Amino acid sequence: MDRVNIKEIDKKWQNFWLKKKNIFKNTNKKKKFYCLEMFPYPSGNIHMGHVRNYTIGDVIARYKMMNGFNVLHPMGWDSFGMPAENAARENNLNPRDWTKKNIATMKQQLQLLGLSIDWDLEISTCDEEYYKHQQELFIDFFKKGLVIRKETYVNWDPVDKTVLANEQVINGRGWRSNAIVERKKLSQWFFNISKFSNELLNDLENLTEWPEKVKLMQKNWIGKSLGCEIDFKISKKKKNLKVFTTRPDTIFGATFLAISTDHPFCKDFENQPKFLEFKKKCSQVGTTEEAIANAEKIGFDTNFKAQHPFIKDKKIPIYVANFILMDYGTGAVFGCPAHDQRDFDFAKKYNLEILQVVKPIDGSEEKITKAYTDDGYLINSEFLNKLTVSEAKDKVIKEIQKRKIGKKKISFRLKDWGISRQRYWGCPIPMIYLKNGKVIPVDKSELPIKLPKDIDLKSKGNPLENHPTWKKTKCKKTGENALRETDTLDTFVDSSWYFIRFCSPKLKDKPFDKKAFSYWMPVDQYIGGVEHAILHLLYSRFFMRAIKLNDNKIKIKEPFKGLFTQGMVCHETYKNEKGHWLSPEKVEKIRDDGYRNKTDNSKVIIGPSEAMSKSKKNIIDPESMIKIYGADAVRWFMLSDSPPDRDIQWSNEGVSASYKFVQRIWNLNLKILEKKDETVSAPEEKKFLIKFNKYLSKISNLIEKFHLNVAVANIYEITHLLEESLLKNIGKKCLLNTQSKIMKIIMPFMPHLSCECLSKLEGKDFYGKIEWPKVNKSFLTDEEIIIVIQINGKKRGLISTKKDVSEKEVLAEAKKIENVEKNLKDKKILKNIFVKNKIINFITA
RNA sequence: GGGCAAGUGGCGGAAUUGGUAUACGCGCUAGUCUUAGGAACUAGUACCGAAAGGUUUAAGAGUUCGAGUCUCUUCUUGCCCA
Repeated sequence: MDRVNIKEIDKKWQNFWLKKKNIFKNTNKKKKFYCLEMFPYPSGNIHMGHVRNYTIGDVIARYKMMNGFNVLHPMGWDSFGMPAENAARENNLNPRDWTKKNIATMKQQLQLLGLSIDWDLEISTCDEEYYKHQQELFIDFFKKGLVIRKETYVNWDPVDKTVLANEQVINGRGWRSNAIVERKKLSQWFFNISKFSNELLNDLENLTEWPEKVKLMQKNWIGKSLGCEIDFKISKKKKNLKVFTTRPDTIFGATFLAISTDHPFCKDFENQPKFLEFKKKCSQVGTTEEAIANAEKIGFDTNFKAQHPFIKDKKIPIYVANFILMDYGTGAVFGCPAHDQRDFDFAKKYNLEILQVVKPIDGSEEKITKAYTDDGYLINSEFLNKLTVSEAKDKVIKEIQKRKIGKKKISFRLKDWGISRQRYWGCPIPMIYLKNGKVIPVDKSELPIKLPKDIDLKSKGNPLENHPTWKKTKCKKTGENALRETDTLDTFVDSSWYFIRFCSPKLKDKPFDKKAFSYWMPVDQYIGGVEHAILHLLYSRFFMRAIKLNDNKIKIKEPFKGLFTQGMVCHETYKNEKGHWLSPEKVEKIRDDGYRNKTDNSKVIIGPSEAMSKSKKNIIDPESMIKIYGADAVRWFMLSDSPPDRDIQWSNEGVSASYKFVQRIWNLNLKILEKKDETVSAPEEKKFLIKFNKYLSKISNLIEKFHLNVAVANIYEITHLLEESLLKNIGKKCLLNTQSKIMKIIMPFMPHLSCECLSKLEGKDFYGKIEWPKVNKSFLTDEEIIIVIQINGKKRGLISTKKDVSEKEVLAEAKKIENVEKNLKDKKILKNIFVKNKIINFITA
């Protein structure tokens, strides 16, 4: 058996593609296809997740190129962010140097995969050439009122003197400092994403090429809810208290009011030590909805009473409660303990009245032991009695509006996007603070506002704030002294428009070229992990709308026409007997004897297969796999077995099977070249071509539908077909021709092997564009088909016949089959079901 | 707690519109070749059964000539939200 030198062909074709990139470019101006995979964070090395993501993308990109599309397939680096700053601090480097080094390593690693990426378009978000335009967009958005400054609560780490993201708060403590995190009010910059709440929600239905799952997640995230505001009269107070509720139908069950600690109403208690103590206790709970929901419900009795709007003489107490958020609704709710679990917990604790007003559709008025939140009929509710929940909602809102004590209101869960970060390694926010307190954007001619290079990362707090001179500047217009904003932008901003920059990545004076934009956008196929289903994708959708608002000539609203979310790469987990994680390279499989530790032969405990992660040490390094098996085998394995949208399990057996297949194709190619031309049987050749064309059409279809694992299975079958036909009377010309087509079919999957085999078939190195083979329709119709014979729905035999044979003929033929005859004996045939070219089913008594 | 998705051999998984369930790959078994095999090739491999034959798509029901696929109930797992 001959073997192809994978190292040689990988190198040969990768060099060729880097030099002759024009083979990836198509002059067809009409049929464009923008194929984009989520760009990586340059953390140091590529991991298997990248390999999977970019392999899937490469299959699509190459397939589209071969089908005559003008394909844009770029790559870049999401290169701002915390890890660089942390690594730099630990190793006494500049984040820029650390990032540059990582990019170089990872670029070289990506190139080992033989991707059809146009590296001329490479961008990096930490380059001044990139963030300069981002600053321009920021100023544009500011001028359009899409950037706002407001005070908000944040997770504040009092030791590191920085704001933490929710995921950086672990059990109420800072992930690095371990200090108890405080809720602190800070003035921050926001993108006014909530302006588009309705639009972002409604336009989801136009995204027909997005997974339903992702659309649903976005829908829930935006969280539109219909409710109403109700004014409550307060005893001894002139001003009413406005509450928001999504359950106005339960108004007769209201037994208290609850307000947020930040509600203006609380100003009156700010001088009471008891209240201040209570407020402090509340501030120690995190800012996530989950943290607030799980925290123990606590309250502060204001001793004020509110008048129930529908029940005369009913006065209900007003509490300040820790589970009410100021930025949702009006920061005040009425508590209906019988039908809301939080209210129920609260009422139990403070011994408040629990009054049932909804009864289950089938149930009775049993004593309530937890909140009942399902549908039912209203009771104890005067004019709402006997109505269903939704009927009661409508009626009570109408009544409230009629009595002018409130109004219908739509509320969204989506909040404005806080973009200020007290970090160094991010895009500086191009704003300045004047002496008179005004905050204005810098003049566009001063862009980019560059990050200083001489930075002290060792001291606490924001490095830009601590820098001796950087923040001191002058207003360009007036010349007066001013201070720069020292916060930088959230890195999600960087990735919210990079796909636009790719359309004209070298353009100097503007973020993007409108012509290039309108030609390439939207991205036809976007591919990445489902973990970005909400934030990144929602932010990008916001950016497109903001850009459209800024320039009314732009017509596109949605950045990503097609979205595909691939699954994770998993591997078995290993532990030693002490419970410490072991990496796969330390573990050896022993025949019939389980697994052993290679170094000391100790026992290894096998855990479940989980997503590869550093903490569990179940990581397989792509570069070393490529070294052993070659790029094609690694790519092929990534695409085999599991559907791309599901998790895949990495296994040595799997990748070595792929390697064997690479060699098998290589040998098949040689065998065909060596085959001597013998007698040709025309019918056999025709049969062979019919089968081939069927596979070809099937595989094309499967790639279009992202069923790449099934496409792989069919490629296995198609090579079996060719191997078998070597033994049949099929002409060499036909075999060579078919093999050449098969090599084109595998090109998107295993481009190195494909090109090498094609070069052998052609007798010279293969230069130039390669087209996807066309289905020869004259070979697509089968002459022979198989009809299934059933008796009472059970398979009893098969007939092979010509297409479109009549029922009568099939019937006669079927009865001749021994097994059918035997089973029909002594039985009366009541009727038979006949489906042309498919089935005949005898129904007997 | 709510929403969504999914349950098919020892494993990953196939199955256009309801029409041959278990394609393809792994693993396993036997054999051939070889100094050797973690190479290659050949044959077999859902389950029960010696065979004839029967039974199988989480469990149960329903619709249908016919259900992995459609409907309902239950169970389990995963994801998102709380």
